[in-house]
Amino acid sequence: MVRKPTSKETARKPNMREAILAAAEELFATNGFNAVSVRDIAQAAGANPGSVTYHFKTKDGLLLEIYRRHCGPMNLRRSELLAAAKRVRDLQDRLEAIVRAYVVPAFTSGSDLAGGGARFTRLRAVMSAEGNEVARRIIAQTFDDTSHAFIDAIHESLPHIPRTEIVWRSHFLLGALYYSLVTPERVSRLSRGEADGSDAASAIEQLVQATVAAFQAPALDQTAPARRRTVASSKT
Amino acid sequence: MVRKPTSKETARKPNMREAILAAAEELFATNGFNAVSVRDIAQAAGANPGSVTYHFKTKDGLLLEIYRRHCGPMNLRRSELLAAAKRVRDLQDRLEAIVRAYVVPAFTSGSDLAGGGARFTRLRAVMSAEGNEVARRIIAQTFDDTSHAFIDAIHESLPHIPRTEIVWRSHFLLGALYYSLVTPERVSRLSRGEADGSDAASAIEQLVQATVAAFQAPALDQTAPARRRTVASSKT
DNA sequence: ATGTGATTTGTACTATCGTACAAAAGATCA
DNA sequence: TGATCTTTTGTACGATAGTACAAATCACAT
Repeated sequence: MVRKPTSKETARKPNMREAILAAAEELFATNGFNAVSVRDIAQAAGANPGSVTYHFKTKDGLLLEIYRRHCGPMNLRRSELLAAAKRVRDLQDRLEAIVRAYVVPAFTSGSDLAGGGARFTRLRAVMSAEGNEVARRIIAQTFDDTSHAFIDAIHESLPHIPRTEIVWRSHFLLGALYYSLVTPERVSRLSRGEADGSDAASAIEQLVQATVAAFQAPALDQTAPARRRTVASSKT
Repeated sequence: MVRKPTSKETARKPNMREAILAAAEELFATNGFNAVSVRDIAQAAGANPGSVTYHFKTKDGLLLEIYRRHCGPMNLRRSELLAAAKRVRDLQDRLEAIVRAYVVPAFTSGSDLAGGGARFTRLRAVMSAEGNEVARRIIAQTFDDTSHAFIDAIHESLPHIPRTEIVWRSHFLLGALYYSLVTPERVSRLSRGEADGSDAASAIEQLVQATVAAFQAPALDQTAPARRRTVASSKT
C-alpha cells in the first residue's frame, strides 16, 4: 500500500517539507482534518511519519503552517484586485469587479502549485464545516479584515442597501463559493452532464453573475414595504 | 467528567435509542463525523457505549439511521410546499414561493424535536464537506429527485434561462443555505452585532430575497453577448 | 576527507478508537 | 412467580491514533 518514493520524487529536490504540506493540504481538503492521519499524510508525501513531527511538531502545527503559507498571498492578491476594482467608474461594473476580486483569488493561485488556490479555499470550507479550532482562530484574525474591506466596498457601490443585508449576501456568496469547491460533481450530476462543476472558469462566471444580481436585489428591511409571505414559515 | 443519567432523564421515558440519535445528531452536526467518538455520543446521551452498538450496530449505522429518520419528513414537506408554490399564478411570486418551499423545511421541523430541521441540514452540510461516504450515497439517491423537481419548477417560471444556469444557481442556493447554518456567528460578527446569524427567520428572508434575485439574473451563456472581463482571471 | 549541523528513518509508547460479547437488569405475559 | 425476550451494563480486544526519541543518513563548509 505504501508507495516507496522514487528517485524522481526525492532525489532532485528533496524538499520533504513542501511535499508534506502539499499532501496534507490535499488530504485535509478532501477528507477533513480528523479523517486524515499523520501516517496518511506522510505516505502520500513519500515521507516518514517522524518527518512530519520534525518539521511541524504537531498535526495542528501542520494545519497552521498551511494557513500561514496561503493567507498572505491570497489576501494580498485580493486587496490588489479590490483596489483596482474600486477605481472602476460605472457603479454596476464596479460592483461586478469587486465581486470578481473576491472570487477569483479563491479559485486560482495564491501559491505556486497548480490549483493551489482552489485547494486551499476548499480546505477552509471543510475546516469551517468541521468547526476546527485552529482554523477558526486564524480565520477570525486573518480574513475578517479582508471581509470587512469587501463589505465596505460593496456597500459604497450600493449605498441604498443597509450594511446588514450586504453582510448577509456576502455570507451567501462565501457559502456558495465554498460549496462549489466542495462538491463540484453535484453540478455535473444535476445538469445531467451539461455543465462541468469542476471547471473553475465556469464556476467563477456563474457565481459572479448570480452574486451581483443578489447584491442588487432590493433591500428587505427598509425599502420594500413588506412583501406578503406567499408560504407559511413554519410550525415548530 | 461522565454525567450519570439522572432519574428525570432515564426513568420517565427510557427511550435511549432516541436520546442517542439526538445526541449523535447534535455532535456530528457541530464537530463532524470523525471528531466524535461513540463514547462521546453515549456520554452525551447518558447511555453506555455498548448501547450504541446494540441499537445501531456500527457508527455508520447510527449516521444512516439519522438520515433515514429525517429524509422522509423533510422531502415530504418540501414536495407539499412545492406543489402549493406551483399553483401560484404570478410568475415572480411563484418563483419566490418555490425558493421558499426549498429553504423553509431546511431550517424548520422535519421531526418533532425543536430545531431538528436546522440541525439535520447542518449535519448534511458537514457530512458533505467531509466527503462522508455513507452520506454521499444517501444524498445522491434521496435528494437528487427533490433537487430535480425544484430545478424543473424554477426552470418553468424562468423559461428564458438555460437549465444549466438554473442548476448552478440552485447549487449556490444550497451552498449559501448550508453555510448559514454552519457558521451563523460569522454573520453576527461581520455585521458588528446588528444582525443575528442564528435567527432562522432572518436567514430565511435574506436568503429567499437574495436567491430570487440571483435566479432572475440575465443568463450568461446565450442571452448576454459576452460581457467583457473587468479583471483578469488567473495566472496559473 | 572529515566533522558538523540538519534531516530522515525506524520504532516504541500511551491513549483512544470502533466493536464484540457475556453478564446483569428490566420488561412482559402465562 | 417464573420464563422469555429486550435492553443496558461492564469490560476487553485488536487496530490505529499522535507524538517522542535515538540512531542513521545526508549536505556541505573547511
